Amino acid sequence: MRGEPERPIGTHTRKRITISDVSDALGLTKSTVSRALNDYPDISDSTRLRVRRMAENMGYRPLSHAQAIKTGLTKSLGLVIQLADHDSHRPFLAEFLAGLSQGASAQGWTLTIAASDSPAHTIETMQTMIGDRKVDGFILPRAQVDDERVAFLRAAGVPFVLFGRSPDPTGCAWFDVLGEDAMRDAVAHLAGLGHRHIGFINGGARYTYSRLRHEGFLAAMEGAGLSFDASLMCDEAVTIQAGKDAGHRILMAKTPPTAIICAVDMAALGVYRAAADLGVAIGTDLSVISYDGIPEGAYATPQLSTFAVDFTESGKRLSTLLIRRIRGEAPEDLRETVRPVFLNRGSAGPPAKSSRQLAQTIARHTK
Amino acid sequence: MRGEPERPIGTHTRKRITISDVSDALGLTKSTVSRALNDYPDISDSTRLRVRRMAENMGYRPLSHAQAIKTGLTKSLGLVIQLADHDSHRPFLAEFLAGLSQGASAQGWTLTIAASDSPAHTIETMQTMIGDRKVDGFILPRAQVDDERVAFLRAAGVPFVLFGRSPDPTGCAWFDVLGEDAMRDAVAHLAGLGHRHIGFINGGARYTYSRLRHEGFLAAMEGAGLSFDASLMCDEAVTIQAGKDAGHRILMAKTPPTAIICAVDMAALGVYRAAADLGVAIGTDLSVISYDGIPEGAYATPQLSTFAVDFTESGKRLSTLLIRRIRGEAPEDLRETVRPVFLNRGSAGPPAKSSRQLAQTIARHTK
DNA sequence: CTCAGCTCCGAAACCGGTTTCGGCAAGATG
DNA sequence: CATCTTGCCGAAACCGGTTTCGGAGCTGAG
Repeated sequence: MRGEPERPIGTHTRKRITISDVSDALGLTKSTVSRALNDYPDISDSTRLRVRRMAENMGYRPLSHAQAIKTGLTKSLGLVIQLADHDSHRPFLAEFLAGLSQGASAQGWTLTIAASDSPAHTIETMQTMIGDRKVDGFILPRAQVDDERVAFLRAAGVPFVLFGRSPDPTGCAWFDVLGEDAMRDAVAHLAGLGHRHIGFINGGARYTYSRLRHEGFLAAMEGAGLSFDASLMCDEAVTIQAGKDAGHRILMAKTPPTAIICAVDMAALGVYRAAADLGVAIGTDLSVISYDGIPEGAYATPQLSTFAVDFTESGKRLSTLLIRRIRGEAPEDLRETVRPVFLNRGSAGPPAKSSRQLAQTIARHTK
Repeated sequence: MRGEPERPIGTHTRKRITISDVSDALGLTKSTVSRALNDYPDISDSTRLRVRRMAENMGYRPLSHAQAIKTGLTKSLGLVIQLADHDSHRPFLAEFLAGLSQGASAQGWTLTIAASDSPAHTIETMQTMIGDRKVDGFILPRAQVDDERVAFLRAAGVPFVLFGRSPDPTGCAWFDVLGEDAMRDAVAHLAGLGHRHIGFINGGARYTYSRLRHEGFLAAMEGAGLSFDASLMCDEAVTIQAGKDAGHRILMAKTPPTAIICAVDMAALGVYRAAADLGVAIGTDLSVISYDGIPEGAYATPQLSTFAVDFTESGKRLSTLLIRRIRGEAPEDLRETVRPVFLNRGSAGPPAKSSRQLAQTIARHTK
């Protein structure tokens, strides 16, 4: 028989040590201890050190919600995941969250998340989260060209950091991977292998990455002296199905490309299927280079050559930036970018057939 | 030029209305208002109503961290995602999180998450989260047979709810989907179609679902009067690769099964590949029924017949249960289960070949 | 009419921190 | 040597709630 008094669950046995416990042990007042721990200038170094040591020894940890009541800061980062655009970001979600959480907890912050099923709901959710002081700022994944979230947070004066860049950088801090560099390198790589006709399958136009990758592609094509054929380009392909459709259409062009660059891995996997349907061998008949580095790419045959994004690292950087933003640093000083890493695997090689030969192969196969 | 005083970011313009604002407006004291809102019995109904209305009108929302300081409750649910077992649960993560967040926010609670890379790190993370009062309890996904998390939280007296069941139910609340029923129904379905030789590919033995599904399978086989062949069973298949290997081994048996039941969709997709390698047609030569309902199953050809789990709903139920647990209800009263839904698609049909014919097909194809 | 009992609310302490203000003592200045 | 700083810390208010305690006013029994 348990003789414990029926206390509400969650009331723990070991009593917390409070700031008063520390101050009593030192013969100081709690105000002094507080200022010492918070690096106020009017505390002598010797006292500061003494307090630090004692707090450490006693295992004192300030209660964040007790500080929040006065400071207004919860030490918590907010993330609202939008279910609508799931297909595109789902594969990385776990790594991304892990990165965010690592970056946050490294500084004693936490990650509070919510989900929404529409843009309007996202705004609403952010509003109550910030209204209830559940979070001090937001991470905004998937930066969009015309981003309601940015408009809202900017107007409300709430700190945020974008994953991706923004056409109107006012007040925006961000972290991003240079997709345009990837597209550029992809073109250069393919041109170096001897490809002259290169197709391009882009992602959703409402995301800012889309325009950037497009520009990167075009610039590199021009730089390599290659002509650009509008019939070899498609948009809005972020799923396997959409990639398959796009691949199909592009391969059925009069002069099909010997290589296709995809802005998104998922689309590339769709191109694999379209190629299979048309009797086109990936890596020889048709080279494919893409972007994201999803794990499924390694399981495809041939393995997908792609520019990999480190989502864990991205998450870590983002939460670090957001914390700095919340602490008052200017958004202009909080913009970081990084280059993706090219995984040169099996899906890109020298063209085995000319464009004309490829067209014949396809024609034979579809008749 | 903006004339705004440089105030620390995140300090918002609109001032909050506090409990004192409400009490002043009513000519009451804040203690009365507090008790009225918290349903104390010593407040008259008329006053309670008056307070309720006024609070509503003024848009008063208590600050959860201000209450936390006295009540000890943060109104936040904790979730630690383990990166180790990613392959199995990653596809559902977004839906699961959405469900959790919905269930929590419906009651004004939030969801705080962290990631860990090892079981030890998980415990450690939970310890600091609860130690810093960041959360009031935990959701434990992927219940294991010998679950360190359960042992820890039980000892610490911290509320938790399992996703999955536990061999030692002491102090455990849970929500689970009845995988054993699914396996049972799968066997009955296949037996009804005329299958006599049925293989079984199970998931990770350290998870509690594994034993349950195994038992369900065996019971149904016995119930249908079908003999059980140990060479047609495999364990520990939770990835496509492992499923492929298992499928390969089972199909190479002397008397290959005309149907295979998989405890996990990923394994079933692996079986698809093994079958393709061996010249076996899914849905006719070999029927496959599996479990989870991952979206990829709908893209496979033929579409995977599977028992689908509603992860959004599961998450919602879990957070609701955890909140009730935190509020003091007994774990015994907080155990819910639900049946999965069978998606009868294209991967299971009457056997087109006998086991012997199938063996010959395979032999021809591998010589 | 008196007094016990009940209903209902105000007063004040409290939770665990932060922050403002003021004052004492030591050192610098004239 | 008197005065002005300066460095450093204590006292107390404060943040936005919750909870305990006590007492005023009304009711009903004796």
